[in-house]
Amino acid sequence: MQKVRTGLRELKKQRTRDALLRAALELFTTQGYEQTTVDEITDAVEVSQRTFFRYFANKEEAALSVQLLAEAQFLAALRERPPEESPFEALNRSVLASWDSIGEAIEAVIPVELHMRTYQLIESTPALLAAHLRHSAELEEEVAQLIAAREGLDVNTDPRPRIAVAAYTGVMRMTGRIWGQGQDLSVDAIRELTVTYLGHIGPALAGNWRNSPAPGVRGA
Amino acid sequence: MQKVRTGLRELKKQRTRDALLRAALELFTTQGYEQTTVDEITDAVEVSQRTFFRYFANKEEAALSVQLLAEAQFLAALRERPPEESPFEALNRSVLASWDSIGEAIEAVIPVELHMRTYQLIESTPALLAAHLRHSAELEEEVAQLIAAREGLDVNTDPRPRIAVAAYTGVMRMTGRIWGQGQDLSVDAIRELTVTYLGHIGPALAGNWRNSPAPGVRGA
DNA sequence: GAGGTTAGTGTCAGCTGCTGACAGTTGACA
DNA sequence: TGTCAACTGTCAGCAGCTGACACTAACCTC
Repeated sequence: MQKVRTGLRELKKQRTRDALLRAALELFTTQGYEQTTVDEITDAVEVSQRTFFRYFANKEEAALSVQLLAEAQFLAALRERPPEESPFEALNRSVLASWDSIGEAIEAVIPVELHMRTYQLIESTPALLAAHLRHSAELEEEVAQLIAAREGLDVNTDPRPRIAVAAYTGVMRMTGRIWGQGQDLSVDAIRELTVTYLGHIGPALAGNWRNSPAPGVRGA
Repeated sequence: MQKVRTGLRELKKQRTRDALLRAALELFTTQGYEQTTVDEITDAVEVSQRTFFRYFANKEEAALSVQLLAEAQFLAALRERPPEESPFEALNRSVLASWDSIGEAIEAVIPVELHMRTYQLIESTPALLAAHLRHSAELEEEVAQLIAAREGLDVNTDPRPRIAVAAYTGVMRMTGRIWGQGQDLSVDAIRELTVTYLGHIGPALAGNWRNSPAPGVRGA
């Protein structure tokens, strides 16, 4: 992420980008995404509007850029899982690992707490949620390719990797949604939810719910 | 959908809305969504731009409105499934039933062929795909509520309905994506894909792929 | 069937997101 | 030190979208 060319120019560039990002997220999370104009952001950083659009393709991208970082980290984690793990094992461990290391990866750019508030903002802002879901769909395909490769399968001839990953990421997204509706914005909260929902994916798909116990979960 | 107040006023209203919709979809599918301006649409129908925005909240809504109709039909079908069917049985039958009856439901508004082209347009246009995914997420929650009600469960205390539905709709979305990348735009094609992928959801989640046969499916 | 009411439309003015073009400035590097 | 390239600012302009208000045509009542 951070260019190491270490010129004074690169430094300043990084600074303005960070400043823009921080100002944007701060404004978004305090007064709302739609209510915040690009002019307000650039005024806060004292650059021109044109500069904003040189760093971010659009307003959305600013709101989602940290999220992208987190997704990249998840992918990286998945790539490093040992191949003898089963697909779901590898996925589970990657998800949890990326939640655990979220702090170090993000803190360099913005406070984790701001990131969590932004996450919730995304879930509650239709335009941002839409864009986020589209990114997730792209991520899904990459994950499917990875999983298929692990198992020595071809995504185009064997539908199972894509199906499994689609089901899995469906549950992950749902977890994020439920978390966003709740009160507890901490990393621990979403981590816990993740464990709960991913852990129950087996029983949920087994059917026959009426005769088996309902695993407890606190309401939204 | 159609107001039955049968005044001359309502009639004209319906006409302009249909004309706007048809013109919009025709232009979108022939020259692209982003490349089509609202002015072009309103020029084709000979109304003012302002009128367009009285019928559709935004450009997106015009592109997605028929899709919404299809989703409503799926929901209606699901509501009418007999309660003794298992969740997945009810879901499967509803999906297939709504594909079968797509013709009659849509044809009143636009040609089915145009609808299919629009569907593919949505899958291949980032902005539309994003909005579509957001709608799907809303639909997902409704479906989860329905399924939970069928089984006499509460969505907030038993995570299984939401998990199952999330996994299921994840696979459904993936099916739409794969279809959109293919050549065959027919209803039959997507129906067949749906059967294939939904049918393999069990084996896919069972794990242990390396030792079991790969169900054949033709590539994208 | 005249007259008032109301729904639907057009016009206009204006904001916001976003882009291309061009000029100015400042760091990099010989 | 001077040249080049990168980054930024300014300006002009388009497209999406909205509020306000005036106008027209369908509706309803007497």
